[in-house]
Amino acid sequence: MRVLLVDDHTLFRSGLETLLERHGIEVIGTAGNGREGFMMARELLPDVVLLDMRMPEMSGLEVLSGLRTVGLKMFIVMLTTSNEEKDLVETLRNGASGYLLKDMEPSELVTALRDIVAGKTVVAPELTPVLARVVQGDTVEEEPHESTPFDELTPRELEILCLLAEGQSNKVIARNLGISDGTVKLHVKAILRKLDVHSRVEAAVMAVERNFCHKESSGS
Amino acid sequence: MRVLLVDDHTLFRSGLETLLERHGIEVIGTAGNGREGFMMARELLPDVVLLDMRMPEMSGLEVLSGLRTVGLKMFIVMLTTSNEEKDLVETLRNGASGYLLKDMEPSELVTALRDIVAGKTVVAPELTPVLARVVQGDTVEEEPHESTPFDELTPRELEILCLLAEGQSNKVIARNLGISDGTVKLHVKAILRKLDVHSRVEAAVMAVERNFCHKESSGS
DNA sequence: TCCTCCCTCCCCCATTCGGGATAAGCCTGT
DNA sequence: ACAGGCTTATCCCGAATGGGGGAGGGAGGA
Repeated sequence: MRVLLVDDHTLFRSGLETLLERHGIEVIGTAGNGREGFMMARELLPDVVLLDMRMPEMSGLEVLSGLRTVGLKMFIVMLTTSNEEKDLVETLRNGASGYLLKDMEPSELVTALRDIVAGKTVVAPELTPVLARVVQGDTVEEEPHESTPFDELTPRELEILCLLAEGQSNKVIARNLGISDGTVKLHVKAILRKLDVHSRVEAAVMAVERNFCHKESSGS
Repeated sequence: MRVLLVDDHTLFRSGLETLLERHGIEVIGTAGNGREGFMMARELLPDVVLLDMRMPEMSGLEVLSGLRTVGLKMFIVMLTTSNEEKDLVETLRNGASGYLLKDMEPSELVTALRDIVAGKTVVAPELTPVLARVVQGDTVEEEPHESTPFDELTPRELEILCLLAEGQSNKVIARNLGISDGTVKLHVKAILRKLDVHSRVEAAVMAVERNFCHKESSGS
């Protein structure tokens, strides 16, 4: 398998080259920008071209469509970080054999490359939902709720949770809401139970971490 | 030379790891996000930490300042693609030993790393004009710290603050640290005084909001 | 209508927390 | 040798918290 690497980050290119050759994949050339990659692909005629998306001179997408326009049929794989639907769809529409993310295991990449030269089309598993949505026509919009633990909280409890997350004591919360502190205590107990924690600190941290109570922090 | 790699792109990480080890540089660990990198740096105490700037969970800059805040003095190098003045300046102000671009030759990286463990500060040559301009305009102000309220905290207090921010009670913290709960109580009092708050909840929220205590959360 | 859920309030209790003072041991820098 | 900071520990006390129970009113659905 003869591979051409096109990526503007020299370090990434060199590292990937070493990795691939360790797995018995021959890297017959590397290029640091899209234009150079396009030229080398035409001259070297590799089996597979690994393309980055964002590059100077020519983007990966432009290289892809350029190679197809001049009639070259080699396997072309986009290897990028973009998980945007647009990029994925355009890449596949232009006849790429694969769309992979840089955030993948080297061994998986090797496997994917072997699949590709065998004629398969490989898309990063993280993007299959995107792919599915596109196929479904973009209209489904299936509520990615994921069931946060906050769902079970009643409106009043949510309100109290947010005040609690500001560090207010039960008494202060009670005064702010115009109810008795005993009631606040009861709500807090319900919150702790529903969030499955055993202290107000944990509840507060939970709320803050998920950015649930949108307070303006005085942070840097 | 023992090196820790922190980058969210697995492929880049693996490739770089292979490259460095070929040049006789020992990679003692790799991390896929800032939070993980921070924790590994604290545990493994590498000679050099190679950090990406943009990462999930915690940015490279946050990892850098976090490590400095907890008192770790190892060499830290930002290895990124950003050539923005702000990123460069902030990185150096936070006590990094280097700022390098991913678009560099592997051999240059190795040379740079050797210089860094020798105590030098290395900046990508492409960025020296930026550096010069900053110096001309800013007259090199001697205030890298920006005075976060956490500066006043002692190492022990920082440690306790992080446990506190996980919702642990004084007694549990005491057991985890092997000290008496009375002592923990005293530390907590000092923390509250120095952070100018009046409840552990406020202190915990403060720590979490500034992403100071890096616990593994199940958050989305 | 009955039933459930939410919000409100009350009682009890043990534990924890916040704040005060005091001090010994250790290390560092003067 | 000394001062100062950090860590450790002790004592006390009032307030806050966490957990248990019971109870009434109102809104909404079966």
